Amino acid sequence: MDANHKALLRNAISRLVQLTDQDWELLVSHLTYRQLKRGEYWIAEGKKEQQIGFVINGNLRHYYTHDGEEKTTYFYFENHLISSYFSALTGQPSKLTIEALTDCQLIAFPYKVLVSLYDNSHSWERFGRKLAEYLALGLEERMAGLLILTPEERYLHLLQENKKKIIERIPQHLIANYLGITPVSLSRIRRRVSGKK
Amino acid sequence: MDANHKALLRNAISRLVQLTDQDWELLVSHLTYRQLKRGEYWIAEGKKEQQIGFVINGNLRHYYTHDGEEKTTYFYFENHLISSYFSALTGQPSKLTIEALTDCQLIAFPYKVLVSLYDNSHSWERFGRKLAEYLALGLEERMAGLLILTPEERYLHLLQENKKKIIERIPQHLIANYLGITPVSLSRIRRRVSGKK
DNA sequence: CGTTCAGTTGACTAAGGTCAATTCCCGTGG
DNA sequence: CCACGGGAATTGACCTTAGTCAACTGAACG
Repeated sequence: MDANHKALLRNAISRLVQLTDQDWELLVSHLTYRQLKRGEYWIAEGKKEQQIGFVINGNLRHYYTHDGEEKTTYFYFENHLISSYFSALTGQPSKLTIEALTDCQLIAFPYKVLVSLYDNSHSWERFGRKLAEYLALGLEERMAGLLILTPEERYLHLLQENKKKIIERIPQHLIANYLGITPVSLSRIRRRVSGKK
Repeated sequence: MDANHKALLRNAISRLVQLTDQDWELLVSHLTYRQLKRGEYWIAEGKKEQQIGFVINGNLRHYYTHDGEEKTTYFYFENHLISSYFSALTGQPSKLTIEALTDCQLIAFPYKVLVSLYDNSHSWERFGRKLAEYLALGLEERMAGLLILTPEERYLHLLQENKKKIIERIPQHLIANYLGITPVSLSRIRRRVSGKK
């Protein structure tokens, strides 16, 4: 395990909670280095493997499959944690798939290690709370966007400064999927908002 | 404060975490009894009042206002906690309104009391984690439903056993709003699925 | 150069939105 | 007991926007 990679993870965690060196040591021996080739899965639908991943670089998408159609709910970039959170929390098989869109480097650790950290340390328990709160805020925003905004408005939101990463780094047909529309419709929306005849 | 009401709250909390009597006492002195008349707000858009409520009886809706249109994201019934969670976590003014659909009885306590409990007790910190995890699971499900399912499929989901409460206790035009469609469209969907000409 | 795949465009369909009229339900007051 | 009023739900006519299917374009890569 590259020390720089570990430092990236520790730094990301410290944005949520201050860990003592002692707290950090509880986790560090369980970390493993992983690589995914483009197109490989971090977790596939129906599986129960409950590893948490931390993205060092690369990007991934998180999607559900329904009636043979894939519906993308999230994209992940470097410095983010990934997991089938629903599956880890409930112990049920994953209903979603996390797929590498590019080659990825990750750090992994088992969800059950995180649970044991919750038991052993108030600081880690706090990390768990902050992580779940962070997720809930993100989900609330995504949910409200789907309910309140039209597909066109959702597309315009992606153009705003803080969201540019998706527009810049994700192919358009996957952006359409994320917006809940077909690539054909996104193409028309783009023409509409560009003002061109 | 009615002892039965307090027992309801303690029981609801104990579904997430086991509290000692000592932990419970940290909260109990901060509890206040509240009533809302039908149509009154627990929290209104733009406000920052950060009280957590626990519904003893009655029901409420949780909605955003966008371009003068109200969009309902949730309904709450007895034995649930209500708050503008986003506002409490971020300290920003609430973007949503929680309105009593019927007369309601509630128990209230300030969000900042909960934060102090997090600091003082690992058990309360765990409660905070479990609460956020519970919320995240609910939000994930609602978000995925909006992305994956058609309005008609979403309506059919509400007819399933565990969701019946909404169909039985909420007027149809608000159900339509919750589904993201107009009352007119819901009426047509109902006719379609009933098979009647 | 072909092959391939993403993106665009056109023609047509399907489903929800809008507006307006009508019916249904229910409570209240004569 | 009945008539009336008001809000909820339904229905009809028409509009708007996304979906579908298919053809075409363009850039990337061998």
